[in-house]
Amino acid sequence: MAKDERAVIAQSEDFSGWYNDVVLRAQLVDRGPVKGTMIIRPYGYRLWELLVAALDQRIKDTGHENAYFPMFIPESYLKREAEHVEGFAPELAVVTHAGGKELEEPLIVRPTSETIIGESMSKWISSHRDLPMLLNQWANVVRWELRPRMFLRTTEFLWQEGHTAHADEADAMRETLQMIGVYQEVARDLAAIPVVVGEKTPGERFAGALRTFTIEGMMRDGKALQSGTSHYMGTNFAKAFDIQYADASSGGRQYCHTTSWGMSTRMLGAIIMAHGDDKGLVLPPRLAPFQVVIVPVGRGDAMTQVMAAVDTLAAQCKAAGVRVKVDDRSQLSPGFKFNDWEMRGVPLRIELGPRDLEAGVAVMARRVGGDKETLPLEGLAATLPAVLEEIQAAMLARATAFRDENTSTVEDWDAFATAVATGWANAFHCGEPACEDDIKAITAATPRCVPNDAPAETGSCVRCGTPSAYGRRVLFGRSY
RNA sequence: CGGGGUAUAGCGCAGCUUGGUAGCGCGCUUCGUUCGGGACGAAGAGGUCGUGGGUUCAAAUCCCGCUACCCCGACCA
Repeated sequence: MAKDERAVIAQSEDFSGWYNDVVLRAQLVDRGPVKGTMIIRPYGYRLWELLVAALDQRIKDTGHENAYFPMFIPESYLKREAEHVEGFAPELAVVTHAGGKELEEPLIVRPTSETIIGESMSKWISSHRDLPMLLNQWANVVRWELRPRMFLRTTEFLWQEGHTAHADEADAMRETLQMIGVYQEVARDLAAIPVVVGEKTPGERFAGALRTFTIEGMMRDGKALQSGTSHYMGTNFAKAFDIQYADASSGGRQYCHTTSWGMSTRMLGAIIMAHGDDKGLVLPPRLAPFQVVIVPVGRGDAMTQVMAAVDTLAAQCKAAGVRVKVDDRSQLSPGFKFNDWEMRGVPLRIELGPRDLEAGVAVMARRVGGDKETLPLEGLAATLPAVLEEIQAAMLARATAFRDENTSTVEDWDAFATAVATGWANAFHCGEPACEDDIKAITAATPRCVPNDAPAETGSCVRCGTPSAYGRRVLFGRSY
């Protein structure tokens, strides 16, 4: 990398510029051939796989089963739920020709799968004994957004989408809240992002949902990123797709209450932007493709012994359950490798050279915080899991402190405007869409959610002064 | 769709004002010296200057059209 290019990262005041530079140069992705698409490189995909493995396990632990539904959805399916099609129509990719001729009915490349899964559910559900039906699918979806952004809003993205059907509202709402809770835990425990859980205001709801819950993470520039959502659909989709069951007591046919919930590759964008610094990525150890990188140092005859020691150490790391990478690229200098792995966010680096070997030590450097430490080589590998866990905890603590420092509870408009210029504000709001638009036009801030854990309070709207609509404060912030 | 940019080697750019047949850095190849914070020297390879037309003896450069991409909005996981 050219020195002048390095300066771009180091001196970048514009977070957007930093983000794209780092995401591309850290070998996570390349740009795809179609605008807004991305090619995920092996290093980036390892990160995704670790997130997938953990999330998939939690989805299974909560009683869901994986299934797979078609990518192509008949246009007529989407049209059955009025709000749903209205919400998605502008961003649909439509297949009109196939097999060398024009299709009788256009096919939609799925933007989400409520409709095609609803169609199956209507066939699979007939009795209360079939409920709840708890499905999940890992898939790619396509939304032709106007302004794509690497990881955050790509034209095509990977996600899991859960779709469930329940006998009544209470059970469906329990499910909706349970799954947003799972997302909160994944964000907190794996990604080290202390997200705020809450309900979207009507204007920000999913198309076709009665209630939408979200997790909102704060990025390093103070903006919010919606990182997962869970929706309660009521009987909207059940009515559109005739998902009914025979009631236990009366035997009469009742409409199911359905939910859907999803977390996507956007979560990787959240990790990058919530923890990154001017040197590049900072990855939480639990999700880092490589938790430890070992850089051999030195040259000549001494390298035979150094490499032998490095291989031994690497084997010990693996035995200790640590994901380790030996950087044995011969044509690169140690200094280059140090910077390279720092840009890629590896939590721990171990340097090992002839000097160390003679003294029976190794040099360990943390990606964030602390100077280099010289530690005894003997037994070093066994101590690493604890160090990595310590780093994981420190990252969550740092992100939590950052979020709290940049979140204010405000009573008046001036304080509100000041707060959302750099972070978040908890404020009363009237709930009127026109007032939301007004606030957005002036400050660029939007209601992120009504936090679930906000205490019950009433007051007057921070903008227009009319009584608050939600019985508690609303979280506002600028967002991606 | 509105506002602002850009298009020249794999990547990042200069050259254009004032036309003369293309250059720099990184990367790549070879050799040698290096290697504990982004190594150095020497020698190489690599470009129909986004595209279509026009002016001219001559166009990367001047004129007209087109296209693509990037950034800021609107849309959005």
